[in-house]
Amino acid sequence: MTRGNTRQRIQDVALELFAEQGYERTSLREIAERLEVTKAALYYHFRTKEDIVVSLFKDLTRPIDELIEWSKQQPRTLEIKREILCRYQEALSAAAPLFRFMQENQATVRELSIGETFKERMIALIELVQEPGSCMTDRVRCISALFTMHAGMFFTQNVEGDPEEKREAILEVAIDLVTQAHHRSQSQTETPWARRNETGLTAEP
Amino acid sequence: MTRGNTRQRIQDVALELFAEQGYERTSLREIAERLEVTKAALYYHFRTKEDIVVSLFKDLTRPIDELIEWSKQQPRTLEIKREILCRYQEALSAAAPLFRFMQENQATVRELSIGETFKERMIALIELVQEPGSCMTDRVRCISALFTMHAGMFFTQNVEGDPEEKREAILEVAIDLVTQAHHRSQSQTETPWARRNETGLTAEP
Amino acid sequence: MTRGNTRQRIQDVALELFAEQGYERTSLREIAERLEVTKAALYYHFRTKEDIVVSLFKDLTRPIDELIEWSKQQPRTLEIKREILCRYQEALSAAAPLFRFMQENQATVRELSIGETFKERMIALIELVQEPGSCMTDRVRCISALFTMHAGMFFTQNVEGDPEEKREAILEVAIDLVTQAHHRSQSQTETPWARRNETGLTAEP
Amino acid sequence: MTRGNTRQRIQDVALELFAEQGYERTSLREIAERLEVTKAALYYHFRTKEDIVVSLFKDLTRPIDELIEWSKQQPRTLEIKREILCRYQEALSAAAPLFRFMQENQATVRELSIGETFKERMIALIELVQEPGSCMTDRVRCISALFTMHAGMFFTQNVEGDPEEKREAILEVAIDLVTQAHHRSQSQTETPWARRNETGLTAEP
DNA sequence: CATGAATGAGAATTCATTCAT
DNA sequence: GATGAATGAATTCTCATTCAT
Repeated sequence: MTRGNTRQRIQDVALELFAEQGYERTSLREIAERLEVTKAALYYHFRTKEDIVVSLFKDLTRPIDELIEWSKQQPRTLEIKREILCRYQEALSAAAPLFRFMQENQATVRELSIGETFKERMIALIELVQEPGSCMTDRVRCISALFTMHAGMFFTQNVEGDPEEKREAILEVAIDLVTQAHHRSQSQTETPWARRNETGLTAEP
Repeated sequence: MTRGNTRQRIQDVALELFAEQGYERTSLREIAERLEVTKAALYYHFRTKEDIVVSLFKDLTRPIDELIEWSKQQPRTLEIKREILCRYQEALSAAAPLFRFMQENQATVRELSIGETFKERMIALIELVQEPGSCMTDRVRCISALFTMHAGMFFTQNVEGDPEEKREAILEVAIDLVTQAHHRSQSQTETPWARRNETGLTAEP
Repeated sequence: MTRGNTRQRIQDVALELFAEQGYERTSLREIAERLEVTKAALYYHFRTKEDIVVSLFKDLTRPIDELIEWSKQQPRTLEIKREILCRYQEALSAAAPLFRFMQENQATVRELSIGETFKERMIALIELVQEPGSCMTDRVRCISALFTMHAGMFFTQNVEGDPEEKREAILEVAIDLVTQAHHRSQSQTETPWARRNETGLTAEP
Repeated sequence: MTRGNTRQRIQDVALELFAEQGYERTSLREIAERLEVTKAALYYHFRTKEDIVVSLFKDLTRPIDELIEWSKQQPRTLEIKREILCRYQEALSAAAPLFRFMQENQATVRELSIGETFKERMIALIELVQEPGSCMTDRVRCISALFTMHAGMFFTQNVEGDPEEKREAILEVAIDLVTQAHHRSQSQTETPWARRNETGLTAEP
């Protein structure tokens, strides 16, 4: 009758509700009702409630894993870093509801056998846009760049303006941050005496 | 024995558990057990579970409200913006567990009659460090500055290094971001021709 | 591949699991999984879960029915009684898992439309090794003889020693019990004056 | 209102229903309904369904533990063995419904974190009425003696006759069995040549 | 012969909450 | 101030069973 797409439909509705109300506030009854199936049907497709989240996570997280994998293969040039940020943004918006969910249900997700996995990914990415051995400030800059993109989810919903314009602005700021960190570290290594000079942003003429 | 401070103790333990496990995953039974009182005792001090959170929120959020109030009184100079960020960081670390809780339970908090309140505060602060009418990129920079501080909670726990050093680095990066936005807007208004020149980060040799 | 013997395989696996975990604790899903077929396949071969048990019962209980039938044809001599016990033991060990199941799931079996049937069989057998009108003690002896054999199932698994040796010992004790009952009843009938004298076991020097 | 006896009432009703229908076939709803309380009330008094059984078990099993303890202190004379059997019978009938339950739900009980405990107790008792190093047949006799008493539960319900008379008959048979084992072992040790002679039961004039 | 998909009924358990004492 | 006892409503999950294909 409904043909093999039920599993997919469960995932869709579940994600929608999880993102909207949170994981614990969303009951399987609710999901089932919205799908006009019985609770038991959900259990035909997923072993537990947690399993639904895990499946969502796996399905939608793949792009990021691929990005990490790809990045590891690349040289750590500024060009590549830019590309990483750009692709990360794409991955985030492709899976926007999931990431919104992940962000807004961290406490829950942390106990959900995928939490660590997500944090690990973030740390992996941070390290990939960061020069090894760079100073604390630059490490913060890189973290900040990634969080800026996450902030985008919030930003996109709560601040007025053209979405596309916002997207570009977010990317620009993130790239700025990583660029600064990149240059400072480069100069730090190659020409330490130039350091003060490069700090740039705070010391403007 | 424990005399009169029970209300306080409930708040402490509740916050601890809420921050650790999340709001919904923490039951009143758990709180009561850890305090070695009965659930009913909690109801002597708080009308509902939600009430506990609301009370925490009110107690610990005051500094931020005061900060907002104070900021509104001040001229929008760079100096003041710096001060705002600095004070915001202090407020955040003073109430670290609460903010960790707020951040990790957004989905829950959103339905909790205080959620909007929190978002509103964020938006108020963003506007206070932002020049009115500034371009999208600069708005993002300000948002990013605030989120950088939030990222600090994550950062503080998951990245190695001296806490004080981290704190300073975070503040530095946030100030950087706001400073950039500040200068660009100034120049944009006063000397539009200087704009390109000021962009700094994107204009690499 | 497995061709036609599926019904048999279901019975085997079901009995195995029922004996191991009990009837209610064993779900059809479990049986199906162990067989690597679907639950629905079970329903092709058996109308209900209960049906599986009933079929097992019927298949494996026949020897006992035959034994009862045969016994009824025989004269009630001591020789025959010995034979009955011996054959009963054989029947029990041939169907050991079933009887283990019956013994360990009596509460369940009782509601299963076969329970009474089993009890009836026991009573029938007891009567066949017992002299009609014998005294209470001798009736107990006969009951005890049969239960001794049942105890064998327990004994076999929880006490060390050579299985064959155990089997013989069990049979010996059972025969002893029935023999005593047999003789006492004989003498009771024929030479009542000898009774006290025969009590034997309780009369210590 | 109902005063502190609710816990007791739950145990009573639960045992009644467990003994009647079996553990798994008895739902907490049923117990609660019969008591005219809510299911949740049961959970106020017991942490789980299993806990109810465990509590029953503990409350009612104590006499047997005490019997075992006492027996260990005594010399292994025939007198003492008689006493053990006699007391065991008393313990059994005092806790008749529980033992009926244990016997009829062995498969269930086995997974219930008390199963082994029960078996261990049986084995302990068997060893206490048995001469160390006695032959297989005599070991069976002792096992049989204990099982005879268990059979009593069955016997009492399915065979006609005065209960008190039955009780005595059961005890007599059990004592007979242990007595035989006792004597045989004694003579075996002291006067091996007398062995045949002592077997008694099989060698009748 | 067998499966994939689904259901309806019911299970155990948990939770926030109440209230007489 | 606090407790012991209880409730009502919900939740996750499991199970035997069905049926079109």
